[in-house]
Amino acid sequence: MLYCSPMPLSDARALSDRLLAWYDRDRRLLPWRAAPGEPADAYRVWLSEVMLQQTTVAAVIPYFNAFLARWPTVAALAAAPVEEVMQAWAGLGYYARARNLHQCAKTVTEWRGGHFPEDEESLRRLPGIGDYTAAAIAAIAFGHRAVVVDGNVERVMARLFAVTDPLPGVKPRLKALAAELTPTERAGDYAQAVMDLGATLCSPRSPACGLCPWREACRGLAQGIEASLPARAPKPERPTRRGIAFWIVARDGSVLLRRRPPQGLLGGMMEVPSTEWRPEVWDLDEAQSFAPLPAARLAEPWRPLPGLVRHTFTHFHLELTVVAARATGQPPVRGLWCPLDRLAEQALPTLMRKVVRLALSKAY
DNA sequence: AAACCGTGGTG
DNA sequence: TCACCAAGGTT
Repeated sequence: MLYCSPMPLSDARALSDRLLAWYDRDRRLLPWRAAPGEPADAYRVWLSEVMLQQTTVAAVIPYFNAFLARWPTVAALAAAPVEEVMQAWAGLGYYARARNLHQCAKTVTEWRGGHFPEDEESLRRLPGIGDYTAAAIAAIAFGHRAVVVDGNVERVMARLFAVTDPLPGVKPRLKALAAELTPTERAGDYAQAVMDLGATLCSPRSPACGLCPWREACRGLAQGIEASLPARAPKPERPTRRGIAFWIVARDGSVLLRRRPPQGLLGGMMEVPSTEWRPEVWDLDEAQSFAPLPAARLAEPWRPLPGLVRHTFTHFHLELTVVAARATGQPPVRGLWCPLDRLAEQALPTLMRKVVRLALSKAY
């Protein structure tokens, strides 16, 4: 596809220089960021970029520090059991990232002697590394020119060039615009500078245009439409699903957990067993056939706990009620009897920690 | 290619 | 309260 050039090359150079000057002055200190002049560590760049996929800097920082302390090198991460990686990732979300991260670490360690490839095409073939992350690693870790386009860059480009067509259809055009501005020198600094600009000044809600190094060039600002960009296609509304979770306590006080299948929602994470999640409300009689133990193995009838666990996923709301019962001992069952004081060690996603919190406050 | 995949902060 | 949104990738 052809686009008419939005600006002369000399203007592009002036803009990138101005942005880099802003970056040199206002650079944020982040734990994965090398000090000015220091070489970047590809392992840290990769680890941070994967964690930052659809995830805020504030949420990532403690996880990044914990991972780096526990697994200082890609080889160390590759040598860890995947269950430990899932556990360490618990709470960050998008759990396929953790599996892909571990698989990627093993591939880089076994096939490449622990060294990441430097070119986008090779990086792109590794699990969990898509177009954005491949470009980001090539630029930030290795200093290669790459057109790095994330949500920040899309927003900045849409505003700078007053692009009013909606995402996601306009993505290719925004990337072409980003490419026009991307310099060959200081590739990593430039990539981080545009993203920092989007994350700090050119923010989604109320951009701080008065402080922006690109304000004189910004067509969106000139037209007074900057805050409304980028336009997005309307999102489908989220349905609500419902389920009943089974809090089962053994004679010794441990509670029954299960590991979810490796694919799909919360794949590979631990859970408090539950019914299916469906739009219709459950009644207890109907739900019992989903219980991991037959009523005959219980010391008492199911006891509904007061309260409701609400949780919102990307594409639906979930409402879980919790029922509790004591087992008649420690029956053999598919799953894991986990002592209460070891729940914290389990790979429990946030939803399941909400279930645990409700159960611990209302049961026994 | 459209759907799927978490969570927490924000207004 | 609730929709929106993040340094996206996979199928």
